[in-house]
Amino acid sequence: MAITDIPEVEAFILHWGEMGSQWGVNRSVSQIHAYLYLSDQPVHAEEICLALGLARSNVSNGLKELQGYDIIRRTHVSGDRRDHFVAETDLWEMLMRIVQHRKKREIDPTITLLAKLAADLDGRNDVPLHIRQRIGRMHEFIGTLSGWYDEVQRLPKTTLIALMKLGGKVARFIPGKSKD
Amino acid sequence: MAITDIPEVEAFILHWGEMGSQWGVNRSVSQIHAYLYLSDQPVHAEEICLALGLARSNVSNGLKELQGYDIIRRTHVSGDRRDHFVAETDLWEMLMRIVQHRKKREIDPTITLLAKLAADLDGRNDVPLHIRQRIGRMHEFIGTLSGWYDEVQRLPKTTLIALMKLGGKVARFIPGKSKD
DNA sequence: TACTAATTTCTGTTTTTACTGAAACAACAG
DNA sequence: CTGTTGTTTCAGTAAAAACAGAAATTAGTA
Repeated sequence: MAITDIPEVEAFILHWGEMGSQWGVNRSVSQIHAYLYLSDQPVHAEEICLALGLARSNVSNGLKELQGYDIIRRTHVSGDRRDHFVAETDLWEMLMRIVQHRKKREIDPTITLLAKLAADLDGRNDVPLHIRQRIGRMHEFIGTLSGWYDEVQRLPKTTLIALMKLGGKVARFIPGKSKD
Repeated sequence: MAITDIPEVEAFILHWGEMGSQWGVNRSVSQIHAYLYLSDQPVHAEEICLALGLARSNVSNGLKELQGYDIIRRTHVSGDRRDHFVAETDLWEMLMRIVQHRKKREIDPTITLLAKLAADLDGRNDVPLHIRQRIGRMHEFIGTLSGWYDEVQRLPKTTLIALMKLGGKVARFIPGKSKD
């Protein structure tokens, strides 16, 4: 019996696919990811095709993309020539890698562009001040967020989890803030 | 002279549009937002059509969606019957509202589903243990993240900015962590 | 109230993206 | 080296999303 025969598994995979597509990830890609996440044994492409009803080529491309995100990896099963795949099951690790990938792909180029625009506009009195300011502020804002993430992302996972558990209480450590 | 005649403005708007579409936001919607962000006067729909070369209906729907995100608002200009729009220019505020909106729309329903699946699977010995565990862990993980965000989001903006500036140094406040 | 301006909704078209199946390619076994 | 199995690339097709323009509706004005 395939795990996709379990209604809850099917529901999970379908929802994960929908979820992905709302965030700009191809539906098949997210479904493949969900399937691998729920598999405890290495899985080969053909099995995914069968389980999700996708074409082999589609699965091939999906697997490639997920490897690009670094949230699944290829493994070998002895006595089997086919590539097999397993998903990262540590969810914290998974999230960090996804964020890392998308930051690199989308945020970093945005910062680069904003830096260029801000530089070009600097001192350009033929351009309205408010425009120069707003592009400048956007640049600064995204740059700050990005820098913050780079730092936080380097902290040990245990520290991050501890910070997370702290929730709003971190505010206590800001000078001049009450411990509410 | 329209602001879109400024090459840097044009570049900003186009990039913002691309950016949006990579995150599941309609390109026109993001472009409209970018245009409003760079405008310091309230703007009416027709002006947007002209500036961005979009159909009136498209702009109408885009404006509706941006209002749903609560990052633009309608205003009235005396002596003009048309609706005018202005964007939130506080970027921190803007970000929080976007996150809030998407969390409500996508994350919260996911948690609801995961809770249901986890409950259904609880004690179901006909379902492999690792599947029950992984769905359970996903539920817990997203729930924790979500709860963390709910708390942090309530902190005053100044506190958030201060925390952000602290960067990786927040780790100092975690018991048992060195201040690296 | 009747008229006009402004906005939204609806329907069909265009564009984009996703997907399939076949062909090309690569890896391996005998 | 040659046949076989597995994977990727590619070109065409299908599906989905975005968009435009017209029609319908709403809101404001005289």
